[in-house]
Amino acid sequence: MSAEERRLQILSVAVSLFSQRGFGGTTTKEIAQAAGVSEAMVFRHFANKQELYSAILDHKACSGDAMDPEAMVAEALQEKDDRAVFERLALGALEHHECDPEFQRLLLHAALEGHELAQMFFEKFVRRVYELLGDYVAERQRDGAMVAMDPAIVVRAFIGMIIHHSLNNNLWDPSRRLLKISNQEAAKQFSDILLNGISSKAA
Amino acid sequence: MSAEERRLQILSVAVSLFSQRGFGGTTTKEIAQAAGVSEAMVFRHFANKQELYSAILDHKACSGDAMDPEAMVAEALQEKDDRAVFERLALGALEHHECDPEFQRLLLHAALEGHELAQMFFEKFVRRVYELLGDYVAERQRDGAMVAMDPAIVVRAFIGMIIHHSLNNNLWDPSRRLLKISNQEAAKQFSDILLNGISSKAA
DNA sequence: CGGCAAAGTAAGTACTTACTTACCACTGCT
DNA sequence: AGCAGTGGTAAGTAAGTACTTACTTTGCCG
Repeated sequence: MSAEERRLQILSVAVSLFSQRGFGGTTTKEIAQAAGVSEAMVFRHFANKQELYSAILDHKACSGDAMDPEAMVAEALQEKDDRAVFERLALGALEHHECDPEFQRLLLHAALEGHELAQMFFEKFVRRVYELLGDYVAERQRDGAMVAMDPAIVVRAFIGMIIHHSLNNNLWDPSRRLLKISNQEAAKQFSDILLNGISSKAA
Repeated sequence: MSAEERRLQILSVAVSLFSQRGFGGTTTKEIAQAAGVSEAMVFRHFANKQELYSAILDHKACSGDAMDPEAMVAEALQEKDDRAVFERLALGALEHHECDPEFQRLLLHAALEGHELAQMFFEKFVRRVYELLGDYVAERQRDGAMVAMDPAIVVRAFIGMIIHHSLNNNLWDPSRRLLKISNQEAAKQFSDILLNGISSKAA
């Protein structure tokens, strides 16, 4: 096995272990065993445990499989198709979290442990979504299509519904006992509630 | 210092440490030092680290300072005052999380680590809120005051806004750079969005 | 083939961890 | 005074922990 292959393999089993048990709860020995190599190999490829952890968060947050909200809704934004903007964003996030539940766990662990990369992710990704959506909402308010209120509140309410739903699905209630619903349906319903909630027609 | 006092003191410093660093990230030595006693004292009062952790979750989840959503909105439920029901619930939760941010962190750590008490809390507390609010929403739908849709979705959307807002305030964005807003204001705005969003007048 | 770098390991090291043991010091009671 | 019980500790122990070193295997190329 080539060095690069092994590096990626170790990274991938470490992702799974760290996401399950967190940084402090995972030992380098376990990682090595899960990868089927000796512990020394882990340290040949990563200077220390911290670096392995950082490499993971880095890989997860910056690699190609990260979602790009701007591209996802660019068209809908231009056409001012409110329903499409919110529904696509919601569906994109829900699908992403469903395909890669480890990411959410990893990010939560990192945030709780105060890892700088969690803050960085928030800064770079979440902030961008707030700006993107917030600007759009502000624009639609000026158009008279949405009632006047701090756009950040609207964004928080919407993101809240989605993130919390994902968190329920893959942390609190994975067996979906409280609410069993497809991502499509969820995206539609959440968007419905929000859009009705802030539509100027309702006021 | 009496045994009971010491026990509670150790418990209280352990709460703070566990909520900051999680179970695996906190050592019994640190706990002892923070409490100003020798490590042996920790083990005189708690059989082992696990038991200390469980005692904390137990204490937090079951002690008097836990919020009682039923009592909080009983009056509003009877009067079918939708705004009061949602706003009081929201404000109650937001205030509770603000006064005791350790609890949310502790609970998240527990959930991520798969501790049974996290599941128990979810089962006993969250489920009750879903039933309480869900039943109310169903009733108001039958009254024709709210549009027909799965009440669980409405509840999830609402809880999502609130929990996610709390999570932002005391985990992701404690300096409130994305959104700075009082709990009263937040409770009001979130309730506004939701109630407008599901009101039959808007449909 | 032979040589040799890269991939891999066994067996450490120094330190930390959860948890224990054996022993003190104070208090109140008779 | 003497004694018992309670709150407390210093100094362990055995099993991890992250990380290293010194060594062996493997595949590849002239």
